[in-house]
Parts: sequence; structure tokens; C-alpha cells
Amino acid sequence: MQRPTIKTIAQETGLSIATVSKALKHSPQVRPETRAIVIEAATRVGYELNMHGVQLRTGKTYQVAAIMTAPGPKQNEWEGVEYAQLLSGISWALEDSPYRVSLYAVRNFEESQAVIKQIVSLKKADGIIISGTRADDPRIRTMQAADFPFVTYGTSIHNAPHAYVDADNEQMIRVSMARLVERGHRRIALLNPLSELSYGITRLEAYKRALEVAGLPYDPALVAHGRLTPAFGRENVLTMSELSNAPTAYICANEASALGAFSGFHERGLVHGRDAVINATDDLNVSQYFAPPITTYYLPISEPSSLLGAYILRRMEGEPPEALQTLLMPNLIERCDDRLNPNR
Amino acid sequence: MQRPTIKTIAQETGLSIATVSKALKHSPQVRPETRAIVIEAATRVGYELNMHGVQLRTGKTYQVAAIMTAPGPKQNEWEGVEYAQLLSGISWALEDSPYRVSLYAVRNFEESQAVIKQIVSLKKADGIIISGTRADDPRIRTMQAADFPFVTYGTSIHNAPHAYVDADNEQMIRVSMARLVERGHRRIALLNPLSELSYGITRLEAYKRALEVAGLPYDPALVAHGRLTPAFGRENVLTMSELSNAPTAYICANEASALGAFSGFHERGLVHGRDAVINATDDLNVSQYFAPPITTYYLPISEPSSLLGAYILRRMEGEPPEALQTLLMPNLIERCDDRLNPNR
DNA sequence: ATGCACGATAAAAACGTTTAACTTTCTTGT
DNA sequence: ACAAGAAAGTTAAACGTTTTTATCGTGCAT
Repeated sequence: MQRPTIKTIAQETGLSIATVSKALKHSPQVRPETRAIVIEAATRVGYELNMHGVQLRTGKTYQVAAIMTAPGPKQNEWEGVEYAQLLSGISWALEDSPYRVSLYAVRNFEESQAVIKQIVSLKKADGIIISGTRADDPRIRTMQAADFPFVTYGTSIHNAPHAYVDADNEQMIRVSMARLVERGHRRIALLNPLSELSYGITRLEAYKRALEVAGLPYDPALVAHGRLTPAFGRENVLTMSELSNAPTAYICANEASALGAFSGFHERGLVHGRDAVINATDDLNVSQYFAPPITTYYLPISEPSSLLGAYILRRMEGEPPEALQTLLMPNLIERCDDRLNPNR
Repeated sequence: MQRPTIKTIAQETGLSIATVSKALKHSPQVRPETRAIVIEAATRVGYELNMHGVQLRTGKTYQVAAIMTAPGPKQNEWEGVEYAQLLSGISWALEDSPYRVSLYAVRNFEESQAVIKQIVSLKKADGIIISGTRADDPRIRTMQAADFPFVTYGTSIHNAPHAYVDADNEQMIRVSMARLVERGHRRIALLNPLSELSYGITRLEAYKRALEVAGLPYDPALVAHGRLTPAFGRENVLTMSELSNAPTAYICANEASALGAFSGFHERGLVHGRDAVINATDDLNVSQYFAPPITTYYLPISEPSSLLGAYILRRMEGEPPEALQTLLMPNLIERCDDRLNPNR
């Protein structure tokens, strides 16, 4: 017993396969009564569309490529863990569509560039979702040049307008700096992502501007750029806390680096709240379990991820990218008062 | 300028498309010289196999479905983060094959059952990788009944033999219990995954056996089953530490629950090493950044994940499942001496 | 020489769908 | 009453492969 095709339905109803095909996709060329007959037969025989036929005929793949940059297998650091939730969010957003998420794990930026070129030139997917955008991102240029639908998690700075979703890093840094300054802090450290990443730049600029507004000097020794691992947070606390003029507050770009910062505190015998405080951006709501729980700017990762899914669908439908740009402001969750300790 | 097909090569070489097809797949029916001509023409015109044609003709999808159970979007807990690494490991293992990882995110067990039935009956993939196996897993029965290639991350107990990869939970619990007992602990808590999961059962049995060997009584109040979130670890420490006869050691099934256990320590004013100790299973090498770092049984998730990829490939080639079963013993990483504090 | 097997290639069909082009029937306005 | 046009359906081709079957020389034994 073979799987039924439109041919089966055609025989069953006495119609031609063309009519069946049209009926199933609600073409106005077929009468409602005829369509009803076709639908009835289809459900009766348990018909399911065979995508391979469609794909060959139309050239569409019904795949959305998710490019996931994760460090190589030997690299045992807690990094990129939020990808799991990101991917599931995207997958759920595509649930009611015929599209599937196809995973492309790459080790670094160069590999992601190569993979994207391949997907675009060989049409291995109908849309692409990338993250880790740079100020001037060559992958974006590749996709734009080929007029290929894509959405980025993260903004770019020098590229032509495109669809994106991102946290509102500028506002977040502005708000968090103002809050810390208001609480008496004068030496605030910024643990930032890799400097080539677009949001690293955005955050740094916002940081500098906030210092200016507060009338505080900019000290490069209080800014670090790197892969946002616990090791990164730890090492920077270890070095910065040894400065003659050590920071009294650390702003960490994610929860992994914040965890590492805590590890640095422990190593140096620093006590959170007494010697310095840590604030962080949090995607996974894990900072509430730190000891002590810290103040975070929390953006549940399900929000950007479902937007990414929705946007790539709309982009593939042909919607212009300008309509598909969103900055999400994370929620401030105050778990400490974070005031500067006057007798530290 | 269209993308070249085998027809292009046929015209280019004067051969028939049949011969070109055979030459490209190294059929013995075609002479080496002819094959050379074909290969040359193929590279010259930049030919790439069009999978849609292959898929329609052969019925193969060249997709490996990875079923990822993640809590729904509203559920903001740190859970399942190791999936990111798991997926990238699988993806890399398939890198040199024509197969791609297709992601199926599901919210719960029932959904995963439904999704698998669909994949199997509609042949939406050539192989499936699942995790979170149960003692008697209906999904495994579904796939076995349809003779569908699959590999599980986690063993089963009552199912017929199948391909799997898992940590050696039995040995791990035996070793860690012996080590804690040797260090003077008499009240050891077990923070276990959901009781219906196969490895939850394995761990519990091993735990009971270890108690028996050590001549210690089994106390159900020291065993908890649940979703391995930080909240779970925290809550159980909060309740267990209030027992008249509180545990002096906690064995946590993953790093998320261990983090939560620390949060519980902090809340109760317990000090690690003085009042009790925490040991954990760690996939992501994150426990080293806890304050203090704790002793873990560390299995870099890249190992099982690349095995999963390798096994599903071999399974799809027809290799019998019995040859594709591996238990991996995690490495003990001692970061504390974990001795029972006599004057606690 | 004749027939036969064999090796190498060609021809053709098939996988399941969409869609351009065509046919038939029915409406409608004059 | 009749041409024009719309409505509804059919025919046939096409997408790019693989694979079964057919064809055609060529070398070999008889």
C-alpha cells in the first residue's frame, strides 16, 4: 500500500491531477463544490503533500538555515548556551508553517561566511538567521547582494537596512550606568563582548556617553572585550580588582561572564555589595540563583527568538526589511540595592 | 545562466545523462576514462548535485531529525542549555556526509511522541536522535516497529536493544557514593532527574545499592526527583537542610541543579565544606566557576554528541544497533576534599 | 564466417508536484 | 441568434535525479 499522491485523489474523484493540485492550494480556478470533493477524498485516503515533489518543481527548500556559531568541541567553556532556547524559539515560531529549521553549526566567523555563501549560491535554504553581527558584516552584504531573505539577531552599523532583532543595548547601558552613578559609583567596569561585534561597539559608545553625562573620566583599564565565557569574567575581575583604583561595579554582558566575575570575587575575597557589585544582562533568568542574587536586565530569550522566526517568515513572503526591525528593552530586575558602600 | 545539471554535463561531453549520473557516483559500469571526462566537465562547469532531484527519485531526505525537548517559551528556567552543545556536536559529526540536522523542538513528552510518529510515517527524515529516554519508552517502540534508524541519548531499560550513547550513571553513582562515604558522610542526598526517566531509575538503584554496600539505611526524604532546574536544586536544599538529620552531602544530577543548591546554601546560611558539600555531574565545565568550585564528574558534552552523530550515520547505513551502544564514564574532577566536617 | 557473451553506453520511465497553454462549456451583451 | 469572453477543467511539459531496460559494438570460441 503506497502513500497516496495527488494521482490517487485524481483517480478517486475522476478529476485530473492538475485540478486536484489547484483545489488543494485553494486556487480560484476551481469551484467550491469541486474543491469540497477533492478535500473529502484527500482526507479519506489520508493524503499528505510530498515535499520532495514540490521542492523539485518550485525550487523552494522550505528550510530556514540557522547558523549557530559555537566554539569547537575541544573548547570546553560555558559559551553560547542560550542558543538552545534561541533555536527552540525559532522552531516554534515556524511550527504552523511548512518551514523547518535546518541547523548549521560553525566554529568561527570565517566558517559562517563560507557556509552562508554556499547556502545562498546553492539555494540550500529559503531563508537564513544569523547572530553575532559585526559593525560592517560581510555576510549581510553577501545575502543582500543575492537578494536572499535573512534576519539577524543583532544590529549592524554600516550595512544597508535589513531585518533584525536585538536587545536595546544603547538604552540598557544608559539606564544601568545612570542607576549605578546615582547610587554613588564612580569607577564602573564594562565587561563587553568581542570588540568587532556590533553590540560591543554600541555598548561601548553608550558607556562613554554615559560617563560624559555623569562627568566621569573614561578609563580604558575598566573596559574589557572578549568571548563571553565565565573565564573571561573571572580573569577581568582578577586583574581589575588589583588596580590602585579598582572598580566598585561591574557590568557584565551576559550571565556566563557574571558567573565568572563571582568566581573572581571569591578568589580575591571580595564580597558582593561590600567591595563591589555586579550587574548583568540576563537571557536565561539564572542570575537569580547566584549567591547573592544580582540585579539584571532581563530579556527572556523566547521574545527575540520568536520574533526572529516570525520575521524570517515575513521576509520570505517578500515583506521589506525596514518593517522588520525591533529593539527590545530588557526589564530591570533589582535584586540588590547596589549602593556604593561608603566605608569600603 | 542556469545552475548546471547532469544534462549540462551530458551536452558538454556528448554522453547521455545516464552515463553521467553513473560516472559521478562511481558506478563500475562506466570506464575510468569516461569517468575522468565526466569529472573534468563537472568541475569545469561547477556542477553541484541537486538534492531535490535525488530526494524525489530515491525517497531519501538526507535529514537527521534531532528532537529537542525544551520547556515552553513562558517557562523561564535555566533548563536544557546543554542542548546547544549537543546539537553542534551532532551537526559536526555529520559535516562530511550529505546529511543535515533538522531541528524539531517539542514542549513535552507527548509532543515528542507525536512528532516522531509523524516523521516515521511521513518519512520526513532518514534518522532520528532523541534524548530523555524512559524506562520503557514508547517512542523507541514506534521507531523499532517501523524499522526506522535512530539513536538515543540515554539508555532504556525494558526496550529491545537499540543504539544509544549515555553517561555511565551506574558507575558514576557507585564511585561518587563510595568516595563520600569514605570521607565520612552518612547522610547523602540525591537530587535526581524526573523519576520516569531511565537514568533517574539507574541512578536511584545504584544509590540504593551503594547505601547497602556501605551499611547505611535508605531514607526517601533524601531523594528528590524533578526537572533539573536551579529552582529544583534550591528548593530541595531548603527543605532537606531543615530535616532534623540533614544531609551532609548533595549529589546533583547536573550543573543547573548544583547552582540552585548553592543558592539554597546561601539562603540558609550554609557554608560549603563546613555544613555540607555538593558534588555534581557536569557537562559544560561550569562548576569550576562556582564559589567555591565543587567536585564534579565531568563528561564533556562534545564526546557523547559526536558519538550520536557517528552512530546515526552508521545506523542509517544499516549497521545493527547492538554494535552502537556506548556508556561513557565521566572524569572525576576533585576541586574540594569534601571530607565530613567533624565539628559541624 | 557465425553466433554469443560481455562491456559500455543510450534510451526511457519514474519519483510527485506545479503551471502554462489549451479546450470546453456557459454567460452575456448586442 | 451569435460572437466574445469568462469560468472551470484538462493536457502536457517540466523540475533533476536514478535505475531498469535496450542497444550496439567488440572480442572470442566454435
